[in-house]
Amino acid sequence: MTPKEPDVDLMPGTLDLMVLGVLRAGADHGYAIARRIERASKDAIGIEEGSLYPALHRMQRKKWITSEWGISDSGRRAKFYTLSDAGRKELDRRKSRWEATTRAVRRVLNAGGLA
Amino acid sequence: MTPKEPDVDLMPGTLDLMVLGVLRAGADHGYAIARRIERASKDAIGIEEGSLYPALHRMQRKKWITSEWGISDSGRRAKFYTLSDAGRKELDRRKSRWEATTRAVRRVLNAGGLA
DNA sequence: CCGCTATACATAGACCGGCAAGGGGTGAGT
DNA sequence: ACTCACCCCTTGCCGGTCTATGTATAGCGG
Repeated sequence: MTPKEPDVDLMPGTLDLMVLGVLRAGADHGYAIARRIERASKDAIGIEEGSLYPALHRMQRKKWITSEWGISDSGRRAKFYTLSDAGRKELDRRKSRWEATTRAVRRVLNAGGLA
Repeated sequence: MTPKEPDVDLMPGTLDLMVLGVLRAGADHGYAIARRIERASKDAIGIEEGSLYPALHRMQRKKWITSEWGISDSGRRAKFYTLSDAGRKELDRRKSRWEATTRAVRRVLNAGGLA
């Protein structure tokens, strides 16, 4: 039954980037964040909770996001994360960094190394 | 200020990808590979030798590249790495994978999470 | 000649992030 | 009552990257 393995090895830091990106659209809780990423990526990316929650806590420690308990759409207890100003700046930093790097990698792959 | 820190934290796997990409243009030795990547990326990416050589050895173990001693342009002893057939396939695999992932991430960043 | 720099390869250890594999608890549908 | 979907979290392992360090040789200036 198609065990389902959309798995696409992420690279460190990319998870943070996507989480911050998703949160820019509005506060949300962990589970929903994971779903949003998966849906937006058309299931090309699978989010493991064992990666997500540590990332969330890490970023909270760094003050990029804040959290508070609330009630989810389905009426359950859930911790909502909100992007802070510092987080927004970090997002911009990382995003341009990400773009610069991917552009650079693409150049390397296309140039092949020919002077 | 940005006096000078071209450093752009690489991500695991990406180094391999770029090395394989550079080698597709022809065999070369470690030091030169690093230079090519840096030049092709317009110094956006800095290659640390402490990352490069382990990566080279790793890939050789996996039969993606082969090596043999030779003499570099400057007349010094140097180990030249050549892309194998398996390496070429691996490169293709990784390249399309890389493109799929970056596309997915970009979608996430742009969609923000809006349904 | 001697020392310096650039070239060139290599290893060791710290660090850190992702992943697999667990565990808990609750609301809603059948 | 039972299962499913929701929602949170931790531990332990693995593997790659980086910093630092060590070796050695070619070519140059003094």
